[in-house]
Amino acid sequence: MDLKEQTIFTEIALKYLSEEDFIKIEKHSVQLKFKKGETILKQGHQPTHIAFLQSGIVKFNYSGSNQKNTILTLVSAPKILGGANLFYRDNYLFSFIAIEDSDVILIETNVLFEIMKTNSIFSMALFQLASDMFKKAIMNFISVANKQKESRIADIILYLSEEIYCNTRFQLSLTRKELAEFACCSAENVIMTLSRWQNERILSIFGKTLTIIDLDKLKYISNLG
Amino acid sequence: MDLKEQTIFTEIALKYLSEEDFIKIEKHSVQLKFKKGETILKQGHQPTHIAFLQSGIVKFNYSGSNQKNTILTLVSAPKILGGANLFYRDNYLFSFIAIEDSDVILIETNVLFEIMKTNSIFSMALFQLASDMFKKAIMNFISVANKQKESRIADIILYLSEEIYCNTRFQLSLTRKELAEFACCSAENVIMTLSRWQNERILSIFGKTLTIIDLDKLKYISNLG
DNA sequence: CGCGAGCTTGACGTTGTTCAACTAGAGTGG
DNA sequence: CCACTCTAGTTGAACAACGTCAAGCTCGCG
Repeated sequence: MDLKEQTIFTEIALKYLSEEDFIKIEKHSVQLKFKKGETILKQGHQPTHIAFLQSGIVKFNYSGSNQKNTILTLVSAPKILGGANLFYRDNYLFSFIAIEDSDVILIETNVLFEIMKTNSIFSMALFQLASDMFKKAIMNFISVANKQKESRIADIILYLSEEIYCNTRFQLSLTRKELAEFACCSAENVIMTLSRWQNERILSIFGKTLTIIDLDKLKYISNLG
Repeated sequence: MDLKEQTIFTEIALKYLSEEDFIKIEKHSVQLKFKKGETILKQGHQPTHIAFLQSGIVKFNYSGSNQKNTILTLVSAPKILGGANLFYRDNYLFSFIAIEDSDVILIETNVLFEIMKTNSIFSMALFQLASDMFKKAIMNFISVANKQKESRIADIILYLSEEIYCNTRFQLSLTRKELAEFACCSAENVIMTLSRWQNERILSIFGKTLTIIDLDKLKYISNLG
């Protein structure tokens, strides 16, 4: 792997790391391609690696005892995954699962830690990246805690449009069931809401292509609470 | 204020900071006492300070547009507050409100940042402390997302017992309404559940004193989901 | 062509919220 | 010392929101 050809992590690494540390990380890391649906880091495993998402989209999935999943949040590249384990030595609390083909660099945790200990600007940059995911998960928590299902589904569509796909028209790579896991409601509820919104000409769905027609109305619904 | 007489933050500071930096922080910080109900850091304000909770208990409160509150989590000393703002320059996303009389050291953010930039072991220790709160909030999110109200109320009672008061008998400093804000349900629901548990001899409440009688049953209810 | 996963729909039952009325205790002022 | 008020807590009934279930549909793929 040639780290120098990569984006985000490389950018920070090039900016703040010595040639020596850079090479050290290169030696103790591996770049992998994950297909849609593949698990990058698995809930319950030991935190041997930190993952940098170079391209693609990943869900931050918690799998409960009653085989119910919850999607805490969704992130698109460039991001750092396994942020929780930058701070804890706990086993992974969640799984990171690719929902679109993704490129990931896995770096051995202990090597990265050694370098972070000697370079605080570098570590602060990483922490800032890592905590982004926490923040997003907590914003989703607030949405779940305070809003009715319909507003929450609106929140999710808006989130996908604004922060993941950066367009009012996008290829929806989540199934209805996954949307439901994200919104913390039943799949039927998602389906009914989306169908109604199609009738009301708030959005349209052809195959996997979702187009937001009436953005203002969607925002209005989101704010209803 | 004499920083050296304090606990947690001082412990880290003494361990990792030079005499010079220690004094610098002392100059740019202030120790305050907050009474029950007082706001330590207010949602929406600029993040001018980082707070260290030396003693007391604090709720991590989000205030929604529809004047509905959510308690994301609760922490007891020693902890670092305002963790989100160790990473972001955003305004505070939440309020930190004392639910029992608390001692807090407020340190100017920019001064602390300067020192963190030059001392990575120190910053890593702080990050670890700060992210504790995130982790707890996310665990609560998972509970909210996956469980029915009754299990969640059980979770909260267990959490208070195990992590906040460290006893099966404790003085409940939260009102029923606050318990409801924590469990994300209505106050009536909390009341009914607690009443029923009293009848079933799972716990007892006299005035503000709550005693868990049947811990196993409470854990069983929590696991039902 | 047939299979299966994902999607859709409506009926039904459960969970949890809202509302309204009531009680108890704490604080206030005459 | 007694109203008065205010807040927290309590209860039950009516209602809305949401999940579950069961059946049928569609589309892509072997």
